[in-house]
Amino acid sequence: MAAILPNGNGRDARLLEGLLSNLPLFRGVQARNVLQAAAQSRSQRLRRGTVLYRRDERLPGVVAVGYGSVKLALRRNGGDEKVLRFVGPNETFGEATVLLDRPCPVDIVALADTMVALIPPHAVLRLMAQELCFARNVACLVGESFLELVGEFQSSVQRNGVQRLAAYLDSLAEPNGGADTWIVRLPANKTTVAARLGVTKETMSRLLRELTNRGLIEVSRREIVIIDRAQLAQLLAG
Amino acid sequence: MAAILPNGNGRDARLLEGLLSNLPLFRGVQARNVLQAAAQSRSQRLRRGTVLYRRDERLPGVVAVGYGSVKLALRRNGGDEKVLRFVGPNETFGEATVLLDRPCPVDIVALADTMVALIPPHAVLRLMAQELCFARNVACLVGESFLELVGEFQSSVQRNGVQRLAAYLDSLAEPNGGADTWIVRLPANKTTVAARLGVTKETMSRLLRELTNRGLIEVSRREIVIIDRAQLAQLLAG
DNA sequence: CGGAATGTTGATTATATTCAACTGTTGTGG
DNA sequence: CCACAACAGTTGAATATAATCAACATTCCG
Repeated sequence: MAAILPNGNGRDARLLEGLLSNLPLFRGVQARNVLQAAAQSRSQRLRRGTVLYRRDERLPGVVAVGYGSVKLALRRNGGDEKVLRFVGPNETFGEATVLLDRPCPVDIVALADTMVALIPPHAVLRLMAQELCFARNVACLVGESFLELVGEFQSSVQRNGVQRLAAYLDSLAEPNGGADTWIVRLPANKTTVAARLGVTKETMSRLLRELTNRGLIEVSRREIVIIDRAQLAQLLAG
Repeated sequence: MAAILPNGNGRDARLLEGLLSNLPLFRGVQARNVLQAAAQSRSQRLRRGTVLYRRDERLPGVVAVGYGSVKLALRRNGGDEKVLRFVGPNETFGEATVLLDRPCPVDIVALADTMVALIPPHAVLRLMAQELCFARNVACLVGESFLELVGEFQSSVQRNGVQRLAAYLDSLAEPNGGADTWIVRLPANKTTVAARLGVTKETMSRLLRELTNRGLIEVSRREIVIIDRAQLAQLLAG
């Protein structure tokens, strides 16, 4: 088994079973049904920069990320884009489009060398008709995406660029070993993170510089040290 | 039965059964389960302008509109708002927040004298655990809301004010008896429609005037006649 | 009729985009 | 390992879009 085809497609049973059984999508689902879904799925390896699907195409099923990451992005006029979501390991997307048999509303691009599993529509729909638990999982995951997006709307509507950046950095902050500071490792390059925040790379650069000048953060490449987290959070209130 | 309480609350069985059984949410669901859900629900009458719920409150269940309409809106800074959705007769909202037991992310306000049914969380969750068809309906409805919202993001990101207005008018256009034109009846006053389009009332006024000056539409109160629909649609492409 | 809500219009301003030039970084093939 | 091309990021100046402020007009209702 474990055949790795030239284009990176495969049906490695172990790999697929391992990946699927760890997904929130399959939490609580009977093992034999997970195995069956895995048997109907296939894996795909993608190089950084690969366009998986374009807007208006049909997804070949629900997509689960094994390792690496992808971005889901809306096209703006002029090659510009707005990133809706980064999808990392053990996350899935495409539940809603598969369920409703709709075209994909976003472009999907690998941000790093990435492995995904493709769970075909018939497998998803069959399982939904078989197991309440799975149907419920689908509903919950779609519901979470929905509420997440409402939150995005909220912040795009009531916060300006600095505030969105501050909120974003705050949400990614992790303890910085020993020091009295926090650290953020951006999940993509600055241009892409800018698109995630809904600004251009130029604006992003200026916003980072502004926070740096105010002494709130220090930037080096993709690493950002939060020097004064309290004051950063303060930006959101005032 | 049919007791109408002073505050407009009630448990009119007929009314609730009639309303619930017509909802997409209950399509295909066994009649006895619909009746049971109706028996656990209550109706509520609201005067125009009533605030049903505010952001961060818990919804008392899934809300179904019987007659009238409500708006779901995000608060901006300074009393301003962004309307995410108008909800009219036989439509529901709140599935995601009930399913995930999350606070309501929007303010909900009656736009006219309105009757709603409230289907409490335990009724919804019980039914989801009982009937696959219902669970599937919930997933589909949440999925539709989600894709709808992605579409909103798309248009807010890649279209300017005029284009959003043009697309909106186009989406509401109905044949104008006899004449070679189309007619739109706005679902709310202009200030509220402006908030739905993500602009201020001042900008909305200017946009309407612009389209009027170009001879594409004629506005009188809430009624808008589309004189040149082709050219209106043209705005979206160019 | 009269007051409140809604809508219009003009002037000014804030926010971020666009354009353009330049610098720094990365990864690849010779 | 270096050279170099492609990509990523920075900076400044000019610009676009719609928001905000302020004053006024209109419509809606009780």
